[in-house]
Amino acid sequence: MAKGEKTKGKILEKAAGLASICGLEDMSIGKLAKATGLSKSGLFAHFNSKENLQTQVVQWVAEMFTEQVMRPAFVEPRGVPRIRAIFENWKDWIEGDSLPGGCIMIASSTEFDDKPGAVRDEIVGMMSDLLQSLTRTARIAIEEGHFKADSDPKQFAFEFESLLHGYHLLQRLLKDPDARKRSDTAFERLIESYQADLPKPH
Amino acid sequence: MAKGEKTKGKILEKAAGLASICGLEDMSIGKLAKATGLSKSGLFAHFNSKENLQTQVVQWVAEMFTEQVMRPAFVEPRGVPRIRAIFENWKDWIEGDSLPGGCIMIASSTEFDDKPGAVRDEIVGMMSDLLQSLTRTARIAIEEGHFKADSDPKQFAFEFESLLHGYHLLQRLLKDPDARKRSDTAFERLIESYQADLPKPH
DNA sequence: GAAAAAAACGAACGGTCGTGCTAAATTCCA
DNA sequence: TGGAATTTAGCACGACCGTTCGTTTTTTTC
Repeated sequence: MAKGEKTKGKILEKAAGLASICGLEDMSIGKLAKATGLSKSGLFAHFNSKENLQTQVVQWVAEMFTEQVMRPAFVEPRGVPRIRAIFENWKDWIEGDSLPGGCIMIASSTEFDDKPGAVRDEIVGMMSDLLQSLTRTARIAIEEGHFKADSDPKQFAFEFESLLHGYHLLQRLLKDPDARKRSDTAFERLIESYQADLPKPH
Repeated sequence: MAKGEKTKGKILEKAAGLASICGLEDMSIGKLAKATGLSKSGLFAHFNSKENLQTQVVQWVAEMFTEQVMRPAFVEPRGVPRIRAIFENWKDWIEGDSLPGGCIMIASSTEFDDKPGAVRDEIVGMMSDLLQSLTRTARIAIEEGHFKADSDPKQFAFEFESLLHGYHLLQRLLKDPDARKRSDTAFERLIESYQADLPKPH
């Protein structure tokens, strides 16, 4: 069962790119077949419904996000440096280095927030995990003494995530040349407000 | 030409509700006809293309947003109270008091950020105007002495907007019961960091 | 209340949608 | 290398898509 998984992977890659541009719902099996060079039914056989295709695209994207945004940041030192790395990687990710249409996680969050079903459930799981990861990273910053001891890590995760959504708006919709600057400034202010007071010289 | 405009208004109202749930693209003329009780061709005659329908929905929503979020806030005193009112009204708006599917402005921003055309242009205009309004409101807060004199009003607008996007995520996708609390906390922190130092007692 | 104008309808168009089915091609394993 | 298993293609289906057109109904105007 080698060939099957191989082509399935290629399909998912194309599918993610397509969905990042036109949305998970508007990504049709016909378009995707054309993009991959497969026949519609041949492609369909890999997933047995569009819903399956969509959920697997979400899973694939989540893995890719982990790979490209989160994992590289974990070579950075615990605490603020790691958080800063996630922020930088995520901005790159949004700019479309991997997906031509930007961050599907953010896009599909608003696309499916009112469409109950397996796809929505998958997206909810993905975003919950993401927020949990961010929360953990903030908790580490507290442990390392970078953040104030009474900081609320979930609160930090929320504000961090919000900033990236804002960056997504400025960068991808408004194509604001100051998008980076704006989000960077906000990020520094965010970090600063959570930062522990400078340690007293002993 | 009275009747025509009347029904057109009712169509746009239904359309906005439908689009808020399933997206501007996935809102089909057939669905909308069913929802309004009109025939497909009868409805179509009011707009002469789907693109026209979509752009007019966007315009209609923008007006409604102004009416329900911005305008009521302008009875509040200039400066921070007014900003606070916008924040509260916007949260209510996102929760779906007006549109069943939440804030179309936020949803369509990610739906159309990679789809060139008239609809995208309309959305860009709408969001630019919105950010400009927020910027103006922040500038007023500076004039009133509520915000530090060297505050960057555009920067404030960005961070304010970001917060609402974050609230949208928590409230509508994750259905986090703490969504309000999280965004309120962040808002207070945001305001505080822009706030002018307390005036010296004279 | 009749004539003119506006609005809504019904049917049909070529396309595409998601999804089955069967047959052909390909890959895998003994 | 041959047979089994897997993967792909071809074709067809009913449904819905956006759009057009001619007709009918409703509204407006004189």
